[in-house]
Amino acid sequence: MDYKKLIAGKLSDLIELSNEEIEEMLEIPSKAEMGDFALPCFKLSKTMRKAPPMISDMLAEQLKTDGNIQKIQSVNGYLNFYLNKANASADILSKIMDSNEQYGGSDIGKDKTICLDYSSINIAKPMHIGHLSTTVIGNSLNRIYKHLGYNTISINHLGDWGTQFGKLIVAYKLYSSKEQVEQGGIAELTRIYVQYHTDAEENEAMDDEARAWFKKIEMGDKEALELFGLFKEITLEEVNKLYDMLEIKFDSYNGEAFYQDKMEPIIGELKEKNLLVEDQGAMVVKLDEYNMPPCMILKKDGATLYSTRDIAAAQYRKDTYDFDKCLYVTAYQQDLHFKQFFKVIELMGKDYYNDLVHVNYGYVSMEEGAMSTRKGNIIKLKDLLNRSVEKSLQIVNEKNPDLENKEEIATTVGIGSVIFAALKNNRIKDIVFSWDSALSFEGETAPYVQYTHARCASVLEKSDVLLDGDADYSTLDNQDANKVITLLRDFPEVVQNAAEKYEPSLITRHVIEIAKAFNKYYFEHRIIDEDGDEKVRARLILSKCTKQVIKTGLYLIGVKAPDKM
RNA sequence: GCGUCUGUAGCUCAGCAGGAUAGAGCAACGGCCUUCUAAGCCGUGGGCCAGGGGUUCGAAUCCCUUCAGGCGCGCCA
Repeated sequence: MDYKKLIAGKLSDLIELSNEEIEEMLEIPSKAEMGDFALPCFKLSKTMRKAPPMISDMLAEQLKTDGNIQKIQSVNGYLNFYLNKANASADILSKIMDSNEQYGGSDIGKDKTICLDYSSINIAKPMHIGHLSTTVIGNSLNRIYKHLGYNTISINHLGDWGTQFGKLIVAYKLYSSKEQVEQGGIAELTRIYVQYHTDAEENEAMDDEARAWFKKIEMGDKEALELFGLFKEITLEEVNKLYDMLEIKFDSYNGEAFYQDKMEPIIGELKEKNLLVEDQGAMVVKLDEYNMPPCMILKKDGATLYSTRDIAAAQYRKDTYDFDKCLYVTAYQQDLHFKQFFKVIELMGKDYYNDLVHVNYGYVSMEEGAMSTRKGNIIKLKDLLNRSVEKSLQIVNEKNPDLENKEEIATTVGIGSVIFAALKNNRIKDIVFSWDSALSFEGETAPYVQYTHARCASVLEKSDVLLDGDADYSTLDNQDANKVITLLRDFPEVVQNAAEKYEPSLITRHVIEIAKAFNKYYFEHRIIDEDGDEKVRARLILSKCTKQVIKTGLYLIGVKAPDKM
């Protein structure tokens, strides 16, 4: 039942506006006491040549209530509509019961493909809290779009190219060995990389040697490629453990190295279209007309750059996946870079430039300032996750010591809590990391929402009344239940909105609201009671639907919902 | 300097496709477990929505401007 359409239909005889225009004007009041829908009559006063309160009074008098709309009231120029709660509740809840985990989804993405470029880690470097945003935002958007019926391609655009790999080979030869590297993993690679930088400051010849080794990688030298492959393998093996913990998977790991042979045609095309010009020895695309600095394509020495690779990658993805949209989840420091390379693609006459989207986010810093792998002032993602799980286990032991699978639940809660916190605020906000807030499990956090989910599960398990059968929804005609139902009703719209704005936090926030409303309801009303199966059933259905929507909502942000905790 | 983002309660933030009395969480203080999970619920205090101007019946929300801060502005990614 689409109530906006229903109301618009009633109003269209009385107002000289189309049904669509009226639907646009209808809004959901800020407070439940003010009804379920409202029509502000201020805009109508010009054409109707009457004061807004007079218009709303008049409309309230002329409109008739019916089975769906219980009451229509005029308040200071607002026309408030109150739905028949029992009908509306039955309608909304049965819809959720029917669609189950599909609730909130749709098929608007049918036959459409979205590429998502996120996480995109660097080879030989540990994953730290600076990688958390791109990883969890990307994963969440991936799940959201799938839920909406899109075909998605998740891409980990590996940072696996550049002189740093020449440096790493030199460092490896000087300070390490195959055994040490295999044993120590990324930590060992980091150790020798840091050592290299310390020593290279005194010894310039080392950088020359590094450049030479990188050249060898480019030329396909056997030893160089072998070592390069080893570093890559070691990194991926370790990083995949983290992705497993987070339950994140990628469809493609094509990174910078993959595009080495795909840039030449792009450069040719740029030349052909007279976009490439020489400037101070380098080759660039001028963007003065668009109030931007030039986009560099080739360095003075003829080497390619980030932009060159990104243009080639965009073209490859278009050719391979024929995407309807391609999202890049990276920090806002790269705003200009993306604006530039999107513009270059437009100038090349490729109409898909409009489907490229930079999904940017704020950056994480330490209280002491920026993070740097080389300086060692980073917090590894592994450590953050482990500490969160550890603390979570401690709390389980305190609160629920008899619980089975304590470790498993602590893992779900601990990891969920990290992801949840990273997706709670608007993407664009900067974050100053602190252990205190990272390990906070109170208030608007994952454990709070997960706890509510477990509570629903517990009630459902405890009751003998089956969900199938007649239900008396009049028992839900109270403010607390209505609040929950309204939030459940709005969930699909929230998912849709999150997709349109590339903003998972909208879902996080909504799920918090649902949990709050249900906890309030739970405290004020008994669910399992002695007032007849039909009433109990209605309340159980409410619990079941709340559980389902929380579960789906959490899933969409990449968090699991335990049945017990 | 140019561009861009941010500025809302002590702290962290929501609200910013204009709408009714600006909301949460944390922190502080005070209540609620012999009944379905107290990782919960309720209450109290706390605001020149950075400043100024404009548009509008109506502005935290849109426009202009000032201030403060972050980020970016050719051979890194």
